[in-house]
Amino acid sequence: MTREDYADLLVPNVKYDRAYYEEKYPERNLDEKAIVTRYAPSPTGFIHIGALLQAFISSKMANQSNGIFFLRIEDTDQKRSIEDGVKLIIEDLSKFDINFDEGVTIDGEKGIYGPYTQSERADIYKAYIKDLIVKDLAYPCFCTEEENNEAREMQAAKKDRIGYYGRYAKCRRLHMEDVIEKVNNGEKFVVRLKSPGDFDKKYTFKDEIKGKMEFPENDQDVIILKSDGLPTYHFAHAIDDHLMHTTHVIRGDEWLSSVPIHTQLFRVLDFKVPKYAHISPLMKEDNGTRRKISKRKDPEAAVSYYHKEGIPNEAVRLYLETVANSNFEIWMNQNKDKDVSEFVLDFKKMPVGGTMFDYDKLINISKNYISKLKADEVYEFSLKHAKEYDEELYDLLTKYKDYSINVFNIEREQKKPRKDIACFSDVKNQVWYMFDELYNPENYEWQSITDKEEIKNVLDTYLNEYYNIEDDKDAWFNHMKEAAMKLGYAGDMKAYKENPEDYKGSIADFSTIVRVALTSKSMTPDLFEIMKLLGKDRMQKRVEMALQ
RNA sequence: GGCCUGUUGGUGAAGCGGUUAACACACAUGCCUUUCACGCAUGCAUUCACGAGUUCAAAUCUCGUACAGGUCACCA
Repeated sequence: MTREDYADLLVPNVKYDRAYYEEKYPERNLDEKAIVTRYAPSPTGFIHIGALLQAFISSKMANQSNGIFFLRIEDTDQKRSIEDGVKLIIEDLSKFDINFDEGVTIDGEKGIYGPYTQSERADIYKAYIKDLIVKDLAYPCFCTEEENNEAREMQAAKKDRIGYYGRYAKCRRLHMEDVIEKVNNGEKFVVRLKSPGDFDKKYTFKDEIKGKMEFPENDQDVIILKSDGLPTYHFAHAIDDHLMHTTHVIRGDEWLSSVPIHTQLFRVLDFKVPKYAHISPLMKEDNGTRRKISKRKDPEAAVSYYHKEGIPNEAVRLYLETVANSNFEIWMNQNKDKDVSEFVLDFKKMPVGGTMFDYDKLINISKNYISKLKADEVYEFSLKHAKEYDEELYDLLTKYKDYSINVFNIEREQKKPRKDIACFSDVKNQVWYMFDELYNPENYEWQSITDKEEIKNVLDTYLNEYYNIEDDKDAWFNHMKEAAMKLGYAGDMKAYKENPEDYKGSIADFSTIVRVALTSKSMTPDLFEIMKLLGKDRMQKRVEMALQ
């Protein structure tokens, strides 16, 4: 039996040989500096903040170099794949403005390097597996899972290196006749790489992010084709990224230690080795130690968490950008007039160790972002958030649309806007007292003022004698002062500070009484604007409530 | 356990042989101000995990120790 026939027996029904595919997927005609990269998730569920970071970095690196960013679905583990997984990924990413030039789409795929879903590429992988077998660079292995587990335990007990290599690679030494017999008997097998590596030799390579790395050469005869006929990640990665002409493999740093396997595979297959960029994981502090943020334990790992909190997607994106390149913040401060898309991400400035996930900072970014929005934008965001999470607020915002926008406009469109909305789940807390339906104060923050008579006096005087609906802000404050002085308060802070004993209190105390009577809170945004929105009738009603 | 990587203020993080060790968040104080917030100003690492070495000079280079993370699947 020739090697060709032997390979055919092991990998039957291969339609085309590797030469066919090499020709079918030609080089991309792009600028030398263009980065071709991909986001290659398994459709196993919701998107995770770390995955979002990776997708964001990949997408930006490709875009800023006029390269290609494509989506490939790695569903070779069919047990873990879920229905709609792909749709979920595409939709989640597009909310963060991460879109693909090529690859899998909601209703199919685009691009000439497909199929972009690994389970649909079985024929392609087989062609290359067959080629390796013909060249004696790969071989079938009939070891069962139990046998492998036993071997591992034995190796562990002997404190030997774990794995399928060298003298432990027993199927490597199988004779062709034995293999043929086993196959003819219907025995299941996997295909392993016949690793040419030597563990005692060092292999060095340059990671775009981590710099120069040194590992022992790979000598593991890793599995490249599973018994179900689908390839393992390692093999699929080599074939796909070669055929799709990926220039940069950007992925999580859990892959770093597999690089020797991967580059060996590229060499054995006679492919050009791509560049690698391994992104450090997002960490979280947990009982004094840091660990990789986990989907299981940490609610903030799921991207849906930010949606629920009402942190704008754009803020999350900005935060991820500061994580990706910490000089981004400095750049942004120096280039306030420029669009953030002009910032150029640099692999060399990405963190090498794990990055602590800093929620406070995210909130700060969110707060700043929201403060720069126009009132009607804040309204739209709030409405959208409330629609999903707070029916009561949603109804009010809908019913009083213009009024609500005015409320959001208090101390907004100005040079130094207020920054008190950190996220949209916070909105109700910030504005409840502006809606009569929500206005049901449990306690009035009267501070040191306890005399109800005095409170009544202050409000009657101001509202009846000095309040004027026509007032602009200066006139309004003058009226406040006049009313205050009439009752023996100091209209001027300096005068009060010089001789406090001459007065009942200061204009600040006077304002506080008015403020608390109208809102129940001692801390609010600008009182003048609040009064303007409340109008005289509602003010009168609130004063009555306060005096009860 | 083997192999790899990392360790700079309360937090994130720059710096990569000679700097007053950036910057941001948080915190504190003061100013401004009718409150709060904003803004502004100031303070917050005599020191870069620890120990040794190389050097005129080390956070930066080398080695060791400790701690942390990653990885060792017919999962990606």
